[in-house]
Order: sequence, then structure tokens, then C-alpha cells
Amino acid sequence: MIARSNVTIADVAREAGVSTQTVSRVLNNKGEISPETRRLVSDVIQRLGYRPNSVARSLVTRRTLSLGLVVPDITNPFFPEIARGAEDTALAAGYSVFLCNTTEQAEREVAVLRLLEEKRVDGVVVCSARLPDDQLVPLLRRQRTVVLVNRIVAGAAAGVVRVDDADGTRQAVRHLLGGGRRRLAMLSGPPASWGGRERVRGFREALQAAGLAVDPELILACPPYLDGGARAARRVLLSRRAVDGLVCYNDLVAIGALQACRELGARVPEDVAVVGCDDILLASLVTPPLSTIRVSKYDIGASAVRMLLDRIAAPGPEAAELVIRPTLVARASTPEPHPAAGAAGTTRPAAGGAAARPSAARAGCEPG
Amino acid sequence: MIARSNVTIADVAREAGVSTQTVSRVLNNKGEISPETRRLVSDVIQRLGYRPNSVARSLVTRRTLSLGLVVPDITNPFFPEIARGAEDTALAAGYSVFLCNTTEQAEREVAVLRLLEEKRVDGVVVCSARLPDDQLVPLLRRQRTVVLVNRIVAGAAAGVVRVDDADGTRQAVRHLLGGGRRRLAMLSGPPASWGGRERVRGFREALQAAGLAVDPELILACPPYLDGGARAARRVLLSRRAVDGLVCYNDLVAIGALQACRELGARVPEDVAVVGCDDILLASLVTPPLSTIRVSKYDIGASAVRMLLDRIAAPGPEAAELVIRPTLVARASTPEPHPAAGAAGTTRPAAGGAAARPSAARAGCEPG
DNA sequence: CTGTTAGCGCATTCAT
DNA sequence: ATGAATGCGCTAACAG
Repeated sequence: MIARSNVTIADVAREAGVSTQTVSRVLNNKGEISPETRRLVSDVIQRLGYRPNSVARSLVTRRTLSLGLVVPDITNPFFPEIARGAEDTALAAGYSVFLCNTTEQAEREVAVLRLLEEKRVDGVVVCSARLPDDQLVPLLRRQRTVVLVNRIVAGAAAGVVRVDDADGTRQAVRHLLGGGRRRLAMLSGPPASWGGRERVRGFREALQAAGLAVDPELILACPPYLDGGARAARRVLLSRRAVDGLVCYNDLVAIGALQACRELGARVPEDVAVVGCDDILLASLVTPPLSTIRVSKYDIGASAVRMLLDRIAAPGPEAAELVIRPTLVARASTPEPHPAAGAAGTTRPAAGGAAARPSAARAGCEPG
Repeated sequence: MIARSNVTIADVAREAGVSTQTVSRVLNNKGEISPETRRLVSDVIQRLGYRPNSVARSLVTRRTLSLGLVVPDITNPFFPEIARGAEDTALAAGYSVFLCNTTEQAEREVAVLRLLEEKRVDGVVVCSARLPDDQLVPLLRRQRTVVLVNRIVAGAAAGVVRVDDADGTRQAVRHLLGGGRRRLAMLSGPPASWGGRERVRGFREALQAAGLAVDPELILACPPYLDGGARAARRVLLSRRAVDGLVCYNDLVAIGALQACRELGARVPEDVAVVGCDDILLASLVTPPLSTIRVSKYDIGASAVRMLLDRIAAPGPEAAELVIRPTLVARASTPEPHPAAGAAGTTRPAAGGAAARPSAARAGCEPG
């Protein structure tokens, strides 16, 4: 007959004939207690089915052992792995995490940050905040500890985990040049995106480093979805600028571009090579399998929480920054590089590509 | 100069020259307060940047306004939409939700349920619990309120939201029969899965209802991933049992089957028709686009939380049950039904298929 | 309409 | 090695 959890530490103390203090001590392994009383108390705890009330505990310790994870939208394929990495890391340290979707709405971003503040979470990981700096900063300053993902905000006293997006597109460009391509276009996603701007910067730099001109007409902003990519790709392909390579903001844009190529009769990669970004599951399964710039999303989440926990343990204004370097995964949507041009850091999976991401390749209501 | 949140209700009270009670009242809109004091207090709250401490509040009200969402793995494409539905619904009611991944490990399932118990969440939504009933029940009984997704557990006093999986495969079978197929096999996923057994039941029933024999050799268990589906499909196709239709446990299994068909030179749908289950984003994007049994995952999450909130508001042992009916989405991996056979409830999207799920078709680090 | 008295369940002083 | 007092920040009863 297990009791409901209205069992308190006082009940345990009374039942064991000790003070609440002693119970608290065995609970937290603090102070020295005689082995006998420890056993006695443990038995009573067991028998009564006692579970400490972490609400009460938090009130006095001023730590909730809870974190907040703020993402735009967990159904966006970029974020579930981040969440997994974050939760795994948090759980291993005894923390739980509140998942908050902002749905890319400023007001909801404000709302969840306020909620997390009231919940007195020990720290917050904020991914892809949309709010302008001047609104974001005051909200962040009210949090106990903050780690920002893929955004830098002046004066936020926050740690930062970011992907070296510029390096990613640089790799993509070098890969395409190495495959003999010379007329590259970029489908650059939303201009407002911080990561998007970085990717454009990498694109420009890599072209210039190769002594090639950058044609501004060949950098096209587009919505970061399938349709956006398809539409932008059509524009480029029909502009008769003889483009032979496309660098895309993300994998969905790239897959949209693939669709446009098929429509217009452009062969991939013979006529046009296509590189995506993110390496979502989809990328390895489309036809042809998509070459893409992979970033370990799990690592982003795991690193962000690790940094958060570090900063919780040792608060300090030192603005830590962790940069995660992406790697190019060459699949069938781009040509093999010519042996002359060195293609350092490039991975070409042996099999069709699915093998490259075994852990994520699953679905089902009840994977049991 | 906004103060840090060590501002308490007492500070506000002192500064405003009223009692903490009055402050509490304006905070919660309880009792009647003169408009003047309300304004006075509100001003001070504003000026001091006071935010109520929900930890302290929860200790006395015995409500945390927090929920737990337990899923096997948020990177499994089946769950992000459930999480979105759950979080949206919770947030609209002022609740926050802890996301817990069990990684399909029994011990972690135990761990997170215990953690949620200590956090004193007001309720828990548990998806696809793996734990056997006798271990699960005691853990669930310790929770304040429980809603189970896709699992029925005797004696858990829990609400249930479940998909009518049997009906789903029944629809799939009827669809294939309507398209003239007669030798159907089922790649049935993990035998331990509750939903999997339901799907097999639907498969059997639909065949029998059509007066066809059920060949036990044509029901193959398999891991619920791409590889599992590919492997099982190869076995069936090579068994020279002249199978002309495959009903699959989920979309990944089906896509694996698609790959196996291509390898072995079987044309889809001419030689073999394939039906998946779940309608994840992937399904509409593979070649050929996959016919599948769609279930609104968002609704599952939203309904589960709504039911949870209802039960929190009006506790009662009445075991509520909500059954969500799936619908068949016909794409190119199955033949058109013969006009003779009525194919009620079937949807055939006008375009390639992507148009059918616009909201989910996106990805990107910074969708901004 | 407002203030006072309690106490939620626990950990942190101090004592012993 | 253990116990007693105190308070974390807030709301629920009662008073007035």
C-alpha cells in the first residue's frame, strides 16, 4: 500500500523517530550519519514511498534543477536533435528541461522567456531568437544564466554556441570548384537570418579567394522551405546565365532546387550541381542523394547545455563562445572533385547515404 | 535600472505602503481592491521589475502549472508534431511542459517519471511507454494526472488518447484490394508494440472481410526503421510468393521497402504497391511519393494535453478515451482504385503530394 | 476593501 | 552524530 505523495519529510522523521534534519541528511548525503540511522531512515522512506518535494527544496536552495530550451519550432527538422542533445546532457546532470516553441513570433518569445523567469529555471538555452537586440537583451538579463545558439547579442552576458556557417559555404564552394564548376549561384534564404548572412559571406569569400567574380544577381534570397528553393532555382535556371552549381541555404531549399531542375530538364549533377545545408534525414533519401554541409545538431544542443551548466556552476561574465565546424558530405548531387584540386575534410559515404546517419533514421508511433 | 529578480512581494508591499496580501491580490486579481491601490501597486511592480516566484507560489497552491511530456525520442519524426500540439495547448492555458526522452530504455522511463513526480508536475502525458504494465502502473499512480497515448494500461486511472491503428490498416488493405491487388503482405514492425499488434489485427480482419485467406508467412515483423523495412521487403520479394502489395508498419519501413523494390527491379506500383503509415514529411518526397495512412500527430498532442487539463480541473476516475481516426492518403506508390470498388474516405492530393502538408515542410537553422 | 496570522516542505544556520 | 529554531516567497484563512 504505497501512499500518495502527500508524505512529507516530517512524516518520515516521525515514523523513524528522528528529526527532519536527519532525514534531510540522508536524502542529500550531507553531514555524517551513523550507518544504522541511515538504514533506518532509508527503510522508512522506502516503506512510506516518500519522494522529496522539489518545489519546497527549490524555494530554499534557490535552484530548481530545471532549464529552459527555447526553439522556434520543434517540428522544424533542425531542432529535434538539438533538443535531444540538450535533454540528454541535462538529464545526466539531474536537470529537467522545459521545451518552449516560439513559433517565430516575437510575442511568444517574450511570453516564454517571462514564463521561464517566473519558473526560476537555473538557465536558458535560446535558439534562433527573432527578437531585436534591444528587446531581447532585457529579457535575457533577467534570466539566471543564458546560452545563445547561432546568435550573438551584445550586452547579454550570455554564452554562445554557434555554427561556423561561413566556413560551411566556403567548403561547399571549394567542393564545387574542385569539381570543375565555375558559375555558382547561391539560394541564400531569408536575408534577416544571421546564419544566412554568414553563409553568404562564406560564399563571397570563397569565390574571391579562387579569383572569381561575384555576380550579385546570382545571390538570391528565398524562403527557407521547399517552395522557396524551387522558385528561386527556377529563376536562376531560366535567367540563361549558364549556372552550373547551386549552393543552398538549407536542405529543403536544395531539395526544392532539385525539383526545379527536374522540371526544367537540367540534369543533376551533370548540368547543375546542388549542395544543401544541415544534413537533415531527408537529404540522404531524395533522388539524387543530396550533397550537403553537415552540422552535428546533437552537439549543438549538448554543448549548449554543457556550457550552461558550467556557467551555472561558475558564474562569470566571461563571454564563452564555442564554434562548431560543419563538414561537407559529398553525395550524388555534386560531381567528384578533380584529383588535382585538394578537397580536404570532405566525406563521401560508401553506400547510398542513409548509412551515414543511422541513429536518426527511424520513425513510428511505437518503436517498441 | 531594472533590478534582478530578488525582488519579492514584500519589497513591493513595503515600497507601495501596503501589505503583501494586497500585492498578492492585484497579482491574482482576487478579491476586490480599490482602483487606486491597484494602480499604485501595479506601478511599483513595474518600477521594481518584480516577477512573482512561481516556486513559492506552487509550494502553497500545490499546483506547478507544469506538465510532463514523455516520449521515446523527439528525433523520431513521429513525435515533434505531438510535442508542438502539446506545448501549444499547454501554453495557451498557462502551463509549461517538461520534455523527457526515454530513448526507449526502461530505466530512463523510470527515471524521468520519478523526476517529474519530484517536480510535482500537475500532469503527465506519456507516449509509447515501453515499461511492462506491472512496473508502469505504480509509477503512473504516483502522478497527479495521467494521459496515455497509444497504450492502454489496466488500473492506471489514466485518460487515453489513441489512434485507431486497426482501422488504418483496414483502410490500407481495402485501398489495395480496390486497386486489384490480391496477394498482400504486411511488414508489421516490432511485435512488442501495442500499435503494431493493432495494425496486424486490422490487416487480418480486412483480408478476412474480403474473403481472402491470411498467410502467416506474409506477416513479417521488422525493426521500425529504413533498414528493417528494406530487409523484410527483400525477404518477401525473394520468397516467390508473388506478393503484389505491401502494408507497412510506418513510413520508414515503407521507404525501406521502396528501396528494396528498386534494387530487385520490382516496379512500384505496377508490380508491387506500397502503403506506409504516419505520413511523415518524407513520405511525400520520396520517389514514388508514398501512399500512407495519415494521422494528425499535432492533434494527438493537443488532445492529450486538453484531456489532461480537463482531468486536472475535474478529477475523476472516469477513464476517458479519445480515439483518433487515421485517413488514407493515396499517392503514387499504390494504383488507382477500380471505380467499381468504393474507396470511401480516401484522399488523393492534386499535386505531387508536398502540397498536402505545407506547414511542416520547412527546415533551417534560422528560419528568420 | 485591507491587514494579520499561519504554514506550504524543505535546508540552513546554529546548538548540543 | 543529531536536534531545534528559522525562513525561503507566497497565498489561504480569517479578521477588521
